[in-house]
Parts: sequence; structure tokens; C-alpha cells
Amino acid sequence: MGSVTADTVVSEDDARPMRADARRNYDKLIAAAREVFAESGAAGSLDEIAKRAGVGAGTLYRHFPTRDDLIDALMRDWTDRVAADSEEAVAAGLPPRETLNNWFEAFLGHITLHRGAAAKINAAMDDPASPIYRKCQALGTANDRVLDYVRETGQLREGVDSRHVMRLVSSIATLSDDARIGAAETAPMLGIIVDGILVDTASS
Amino acid sequence: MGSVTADTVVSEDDARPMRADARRNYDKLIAAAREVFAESGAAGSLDEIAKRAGVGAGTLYRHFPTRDDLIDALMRDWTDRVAADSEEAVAAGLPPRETLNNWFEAFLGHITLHRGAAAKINAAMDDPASPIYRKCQALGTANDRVLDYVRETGQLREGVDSRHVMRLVSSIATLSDDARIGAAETAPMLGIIVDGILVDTASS
DNA sequence: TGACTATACGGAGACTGTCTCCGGTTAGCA
DNA sequence: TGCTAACCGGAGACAGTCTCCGTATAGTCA
Repeated sequence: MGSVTADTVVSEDDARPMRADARRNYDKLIAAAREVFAESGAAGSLDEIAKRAGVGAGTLYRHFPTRDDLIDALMRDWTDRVAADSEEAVAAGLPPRETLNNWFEAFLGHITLHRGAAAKINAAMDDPASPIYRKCQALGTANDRVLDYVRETGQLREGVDSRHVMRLVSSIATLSDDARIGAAETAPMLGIIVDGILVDTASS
Repeated sequence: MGSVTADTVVSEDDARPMRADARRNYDKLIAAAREVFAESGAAGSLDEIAKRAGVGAGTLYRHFPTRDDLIDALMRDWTDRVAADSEEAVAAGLPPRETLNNWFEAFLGHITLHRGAAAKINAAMDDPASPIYRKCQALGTANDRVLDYVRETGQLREGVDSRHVMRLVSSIATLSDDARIGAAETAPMLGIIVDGILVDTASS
């Protein structure tokens, strides 16, 4: 894995200034976590991350009380990218079927950050206490945007709920990295969902 | 959980007679595993199972080298029940939509034996080395049966593959027990899949 | 019935991972 | 320069997995 754009991760909303040494360690931990998660998936050893960052385990757990807090920190700019992709899918002005295909493909890409990430995001979707919960809401908003676009074309099937669609695609993502399945297998599955979402007039 | 029909689990294909003490411990382990898995899901502690069965850890690991071997043993009559349900769904002679709804519901029930079982089965689907692999094939056969029935009615959408349908339903099952979602949420998701599978003539 | 041996038993303990606690250190400020 | 709140680190408690090997015994044969 190449250098992963050492973004200095400015604290997001709680603007309490961090002591210099704390910030230094925070950044080292983020970098190490990127490495370890990329290698071993989202279940990688936390102690290993601490070791690789050159800090003690205590330091890691102080900064990130739970594994989800760490993953959350790794996803800083993730919501922006997700939103951008959904806007792009809509702006392209393509027919519903193509739009959905493009969007779902992007969706799959985002949700499979590392091995195990999809399952993590999926689980956080219904757990407001999870640090990742907000990311899921962003994903939901993005998905709504695309489905609203499709609805305007009049080709969205009656009664289709964005939330269920999101869940379906997420669970395909989870399956795909649990079972090491590639796009060759997921594409037809997404196809079934697209057919389940769109009315059949002018089905290609 | 009531007494779970203390089936004496006659060894399946390898008919080598088991020593009496070994059989005794085998049965105790199965019973203990049923208990522990029911309480803690498929990730329950193996040592706890051994302890509860009143045997050493070594005994457990000799009988069941991996966790999957144990789960496999717990699923002895599972394939029969799955096959029976698929035959029933077909024999009822209902319209495709109802048939699929009934079958998928049964499918979901079978695959969620305990918490975590769905994920386990899902993962085994592509791992011929797993002891659970054969069970997955049985599930596939049953699903084929139902889809063939639907195909005969002429309402199966062109290009729909039984395998992908099975994967979709399985991943909904995994999601449903990962995220503690009930039928109220899974039903609409299954609905989307049914719509994606059937052609729209005479859609209800 | 009394050996004999293949088979099975069990639990100590090595190993891995999570997470906490607290004595020691240091950045930032007056 | 000195003070203190904030931070550091790693030993170690805890939990789970899995193996190894000395001990026990079921089943058999004379």
C-alpha cells in the first residue's frame, strides 16, 4: 500500500485544541490503522496497530475507546465522497437503469473500505450509539437522492422504500467480502434488485 | 429451550463403530453445544461447551476439530427439513408470487438456526473444504426446485439464476440477525427480490 | 476371567487478542 | 523557571482457541 495521503485529520466538531504530543500520536495511530486494516481487514489486531504506531496500548484506547471509534476516524472524508458520487449519478441525467447501476456500483465500492467494513457499517445502521451511525445516515441521504431522481422519471415501482434498497445493497456488499465474491457475481444480484425497483415499461 | 429430541446421532457415512465412552461424550457435547449456541449464538465459547458437557477441551477438539464440524453435526436432519419445505412449497400449486413468498420465508427460518449461523452458512457456500458445504448444496437444490416450478409458469424473468437468488436471500438472512431486524423489515426486502425475479404480467 | 492394546480422556499451558490501571513524563502556561 | 493538567506506556488481568501427552479404559482374545 502506498502512502495514504497523510491528511492531518483536523478534529471535526469538538474543536478543543489537542496537546501537540497527543495530536502526534493520534496521527500516527490513524496511519498505522490504515496499514493494518488494509492488510488484515477491519478485524485486525488493535495492539498491533498501537505497536506499529510506536505507542502503548493505553494510548490507543484513550484516543479510540472502541474499534468503531477508530474506524470512524478513518472515514473522515468518506461522507463527502459518498455524497459526491450520488450527485454525480443524478447529474449525469442517464436513464433510471443506468443511473442505478452506476450508483450501486459506487455504493459497493464505498462500503467495502476494508475486509469486514461492510459488515461493520451494516451493523451500525441501526445503532445510533455507534460512532459510525452518522456515516450510515449520509449513505442513506445519498441513496435517497438517487432514488428520488428515479422516482421523478415515473419508473420507480410503487412502494419501494429507499431504506430497504440501501439494506439490500449493503448486504450484498457484506456477502461479497465475506465470501470473497467479485463483481462478476455481484452484478447479476444487483441486476435483480434493479429489476425489483423499476417498473417494467421499457425494460432493456 | 425444551428437550431437543435426544437423537443419538448415528454416525452418517463412516460407519466405523465408536467406542461406548466416545459416543457418550459425543452426545453430551452435541447437547451442550445446542444449549450454548442457543444462548450465545454460533460464536459461543467452545471451552464452555466442553465444560458444560463435563469433558475436557481435548475431547471436544478430537470429536470436532473445528467449530464448523460441530455446527455441521448439529445440523444432521437440517437438509431433510429444507428439502421437505421446498417440496411443500411446490406441491401447494400456488401462483408464483405466493410460492416464492412462502419459500423465502421458510428459507430464512432455516438459515437462521442461531445467531451467527446465517453468516456461517453463507461463508461455507463457496468453501468446499467446509463441513457445512454440503448443507449449502442441499439448500441450493431446494431453491432450484422452487425456481424451476416458477419457471414452468412462464413468469420467471429471463436470465435469473437460482444461485444468485439464493445468495440474495442468504445475505438478507445474515443482515437480519447481524442487525437484529425482524420480519417487518425483511418482508419488503424479499418483496423487492420477488419483483426482480418475476416478469410483470399480472403483478399484484 | 485376566491380561493386553488400540482408543479415548482431560486439563495444563502456550498463544493471541482485548482492555484497564496507574506510576511516570511532559507540554503549555504564568 | 516551575507548576500542573494532560498525556504516555506497558505490565498484567481476562477470555478464548487449540495442542500435547501422561493416564485411563473399552473391547477383545486366550
